[in-house]
Amino acid sequence: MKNHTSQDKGGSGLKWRGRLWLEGEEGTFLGYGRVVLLERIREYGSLAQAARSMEMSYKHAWDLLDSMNRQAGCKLVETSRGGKSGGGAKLTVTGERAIAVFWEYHARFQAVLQEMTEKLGPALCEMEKPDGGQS
Amino acid sequence: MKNHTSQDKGGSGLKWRGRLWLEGEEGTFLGYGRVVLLERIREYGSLAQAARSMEMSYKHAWDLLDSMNRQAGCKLVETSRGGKSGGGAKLTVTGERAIAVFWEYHARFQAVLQEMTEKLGPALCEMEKPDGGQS
DNA sequence: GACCGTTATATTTTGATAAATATAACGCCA
DNA sequence: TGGCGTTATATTTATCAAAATATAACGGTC
Repeated sequence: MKNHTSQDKGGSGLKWRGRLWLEGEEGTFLGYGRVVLLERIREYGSLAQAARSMEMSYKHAWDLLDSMNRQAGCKLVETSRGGKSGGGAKLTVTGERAIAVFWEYHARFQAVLQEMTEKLGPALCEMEKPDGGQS
Repeated sequence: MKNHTSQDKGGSGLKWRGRLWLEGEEGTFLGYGRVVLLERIREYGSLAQAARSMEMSYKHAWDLLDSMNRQAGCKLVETSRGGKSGGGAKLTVTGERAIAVFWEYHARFQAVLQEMTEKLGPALCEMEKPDGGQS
């Protein structure tokens, strides 16, 4: 039945792809990886566990979180040290909102890429034939 | 007169940014840097000069061009060695078309980002106030 | 045939970025 | 008090992509 959905690629074997991020004063504020990190923090309640689950160093995860917290003006994640479980990290309402906003725009973004791919012509190459040739 | 055009950023100080590329079988086929390289080749008629003008190593430029030529199925640039000027590189009709197609979609892409930024709410942070707090 | 500036290709070096490691502080609990 | 798992931070190490370097081939001109 001639696959009518999924990536048809317009017959050229090519498709448009892209990356999307929200830029703040010091560069990236929210991007794909950062949002996934926030989701993992929500899932595990721990920055260390979230980092491990993404096979990312704790330091890298901490730097990303620090960058987000600073640029947002308020914290996306509340952290605590010590205590019976050693400490933890918990998403704030702002953090939840950040995740939601990103995915919302990300979905629109992906839709545009899909649409662009569908509009893409059949192929870039054609005969080429540079005529007889002078000289 | 309250700047009404340019990047207002929706008052949040944030704006959506993105990268766009055309993906082929071996990854990127056409992206911003590759298209600029094609334009420089058209300008100079030489891959070496094009690379120098972008402060890019010749090898890197050659690799990019090779990747494009292979993935397109036909050449975007015709090269020649030796001769009075030592050789050269010249865009094919397909190469010209590739440049045009990329900028066409790139313009649409940038317009979408602009529109997304304009739609972006005023700020992610709000009171936050996590209420009285239990236990 | 020697020279020139180019394309073509391999190898070495560098530099930026992420990872790995180490250490300290925290605060509860046994 | 000592131990636990965490956050927080600095320092060292490893990785990998880009650059730099080197060399050859090409085909015209002189």
